[in-house]
Amino acid sequence: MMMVRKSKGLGERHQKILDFIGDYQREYKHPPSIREIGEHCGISSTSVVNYYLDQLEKSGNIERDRKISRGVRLTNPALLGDMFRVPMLGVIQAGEPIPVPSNADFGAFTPEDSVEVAMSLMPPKEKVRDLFALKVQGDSMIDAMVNDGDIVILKPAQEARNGEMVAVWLSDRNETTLKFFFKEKDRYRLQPANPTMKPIYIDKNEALEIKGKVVMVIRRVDRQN
Amino acid sequence: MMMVRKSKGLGERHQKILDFIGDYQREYKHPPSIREIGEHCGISSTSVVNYYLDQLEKSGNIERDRKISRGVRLTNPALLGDMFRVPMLGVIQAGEPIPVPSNADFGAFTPEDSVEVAMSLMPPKEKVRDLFALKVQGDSMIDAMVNDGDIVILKPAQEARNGEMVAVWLSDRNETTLKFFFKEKDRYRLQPANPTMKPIYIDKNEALEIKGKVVMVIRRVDRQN
DNA sequence: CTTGACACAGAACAGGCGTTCGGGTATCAT
DNA sequence: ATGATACCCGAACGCCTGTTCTGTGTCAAG
Repeated sequence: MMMVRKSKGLGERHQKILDFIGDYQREYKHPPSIREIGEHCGISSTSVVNYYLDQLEKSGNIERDRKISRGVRLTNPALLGDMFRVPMLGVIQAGEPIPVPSNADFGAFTPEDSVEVAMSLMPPKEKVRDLFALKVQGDSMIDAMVNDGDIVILKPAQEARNGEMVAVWLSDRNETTLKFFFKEKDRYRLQPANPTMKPIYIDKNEALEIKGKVVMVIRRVDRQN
Repeated sequence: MMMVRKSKGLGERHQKILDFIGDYQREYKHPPSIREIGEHCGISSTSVVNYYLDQLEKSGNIERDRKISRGVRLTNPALLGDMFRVPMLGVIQAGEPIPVPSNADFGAFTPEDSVEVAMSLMPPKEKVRDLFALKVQGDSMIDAMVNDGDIVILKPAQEARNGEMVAVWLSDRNETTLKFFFKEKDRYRLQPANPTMKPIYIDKNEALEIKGKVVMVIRRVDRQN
């Protein structure tokens, strides 16, 4: 019989168990039992499951409440429940183009570099998978009612419909900006969210690259104390 | 022995059990057992707990996975997991005082009138219990970088320290406003979040009622499509 | 007063479930 | 070869837990 040895890190079975615990918890709202883990991961003995759980606990991937039924939980906070995690790819500021998500960014990103958002705050049909977040740096987005330190959640997009708020890169001006997008006869109108401010107009032969649509803005007002 | 009868709705014990399940789940990340519920709710017999759980299941407050350990969960979506629900008490706008939370507002509020926020977005020590949310109506908060339709999450407060963002009611001016609060020699300085705008000064003998501290602002940009 | 729903206690039963122990089999360095 | 190490099995022990059954006291309706 072949067995793959992994001297370091998580083996295939570790990962399978981790995934199963998450899936199970998401579905049944309570953790699986050792025997259930065994069944669904192709492990016939409870002692082997226990063996792996011990390792996962030592490596910090799970926590266990010993002696009590279904006392396993993922330490890695949440993909659980009704929230999802959006990767924080970097900063957005007027003078620089925004980071654009690549495939490598998804799947593996640390909890520290991400934002958790409740499902209930999202539009129902939104594809959660490829959303990404950027932290606003500087005061250059104030005309979009977005402050220094705010978190902007975006959906990747190259096009937009009228009235949608987009992140655009104006290469002629070397500028990133957040504006409401309107396509007019021979130009684009970029309308600030602040109703007291006037729109800017971009001629159609000028370069205008839409990078994404703004889905949500989050401002945490707790930086002092 | 006295016993309170409730012909309709949830009795005191039902509520206690419901609360306990929520608290327990939040703390241990898995549901309590029947015996644990009994101990913490002053019920000595498991059959009585089961008796109440049956009722709570029939009334739709919980779901049960029969025959398996710790198979109870609140149907009422979430106070579970790593998020919490903040009651939406009303609107905030310049011309009117803000709704202030009363005890009656907490405990029972519908999912529709509430906002769910991930724990990870909150300051660690924040008391989640008495936070409340208001929907911004109109463009009167633009100097606080808060837009029409934004959701403001507040913590009740009568006082504030310098640099905190507060919701204040200026009864002399008949005005509600969101500003950064600074106490100066003989006056209060209320600083707009928008750095391009100038502060307003309130004399100390003028009426200034702090209603709450702003903890978070959420803007959903998904209203069209 | 009887009856029956209701709220509760206690005990007992049967599985569920975590734990532990003795025993296997590969792979690999010594 | 030999031990060390990692991986795995099955069984048994014993507490954990949900379920169920019997019984008790209260209270309101008939």
